[in-house]
Amino acid sequence: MTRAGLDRARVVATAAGLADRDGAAALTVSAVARELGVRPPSLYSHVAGAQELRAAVAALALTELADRVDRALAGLAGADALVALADAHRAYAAEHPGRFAAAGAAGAGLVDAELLGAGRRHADHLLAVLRGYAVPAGEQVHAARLVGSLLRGFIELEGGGAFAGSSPPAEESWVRALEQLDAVLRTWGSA
Amino acid sequence: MTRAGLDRARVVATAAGLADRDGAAALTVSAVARELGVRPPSLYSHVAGAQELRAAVAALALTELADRVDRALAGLAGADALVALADAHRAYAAEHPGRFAAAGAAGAGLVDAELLGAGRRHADHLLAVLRGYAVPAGEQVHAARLVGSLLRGFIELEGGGAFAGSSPPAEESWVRALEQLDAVLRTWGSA
DNA sequence: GGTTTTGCCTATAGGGCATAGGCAACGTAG
DNA sequence: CTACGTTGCCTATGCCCTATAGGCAAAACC
Repeated sequence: MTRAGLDRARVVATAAGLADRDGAAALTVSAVARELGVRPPSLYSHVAGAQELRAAVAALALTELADRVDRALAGLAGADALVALADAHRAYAAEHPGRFAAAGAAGAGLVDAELLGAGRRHADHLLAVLRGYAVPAGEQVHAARLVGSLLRGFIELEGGGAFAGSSPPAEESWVRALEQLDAVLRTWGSA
Repeated sequence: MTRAGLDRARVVATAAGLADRDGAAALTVSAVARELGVRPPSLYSHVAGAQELRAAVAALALTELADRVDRALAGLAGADALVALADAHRAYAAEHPGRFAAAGAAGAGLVDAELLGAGRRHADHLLAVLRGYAVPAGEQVHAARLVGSLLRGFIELEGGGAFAGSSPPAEESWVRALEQLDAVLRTWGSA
């Protein structure tokens, strides 16, 4: 029997692909093993278990997304940066629903160093965008939480099909939401 | 052997309590059976299966929450109504995290008549609150989606512990977010 | 080329989901 | 009040997923 040549990166990448294709709920050790043409116990030398596998996919997703946001924000400020950040998140969620769902559920399980690092990058991105607005220092955390909440809520609702049947397409609501968000940030503090 | 006296309502109520106590992930047919002092197969005459059980808990949660919002909104309009609606959601999520999580995940599984009815009530509540603002008719759907997204995102992030360690308490951010949301709705259209 | 390391295997145990079929506790009718 | 029919919870069973233990052979190293 020739070896399959597994390693942690390959296992996690396969898991991420499986989550995107079949849904985050289908992300199991057994399914990944099937996908790789290998028996389930073989994966336990590369990944500690189901929980760690999910955390690894979450970390991968957050890292990939942070990379995208890095590129998207380059050279932009103000409303342009806000829209770039937001669109990067929404596009990633649309392309990789399973990864994104895993990332969203992170924190509920294991929190390793990679996950924490990626989380920090995301927080930094948010604060960088806010720097393009005149939000008072003491209010920045509140503003960041507001932006994060809105993006997460909208993307999850859209992904869950909550806006699916309704008449005005979700895209339009997204543009409006970002316009309003921009207005909020522009006037924050000078109320 | 004396009978346990089960029925669908008791099963679903037990399931809801279990979800709140041990987390939505712990909501299994077996766990509910244990809780009721009964063997797992006994539940299948009252509930079709695990998926239907989760959907039933989601429907229960959405109905309970809609009842609360009904009471909270009575006699209020404008910012008062907005805050009442928002606080009712946040308080319910804090008191019943498992139920709330099940409600949020609904739509991913079965969608029965009860679930649809409860969903409609929630949409009506949102539109009722917007009626207290001068949002143009064509923009109401967008405004409703924005409000819904923000509430859901904030409550989920808070419940997931995203704001846990940070210095300004989540409560403060919540108040700020609702103030900004009120400002958005007041000026919507007259931009 | 022999030895050590490594990687994937089989075997096994436990738990959850779900269906099939049995038996006893209840409601009802004579 | 007894006999019957119905209903409710049971045991038995099979499948899938998780996880651990221990074996065997393919690489890697000297």
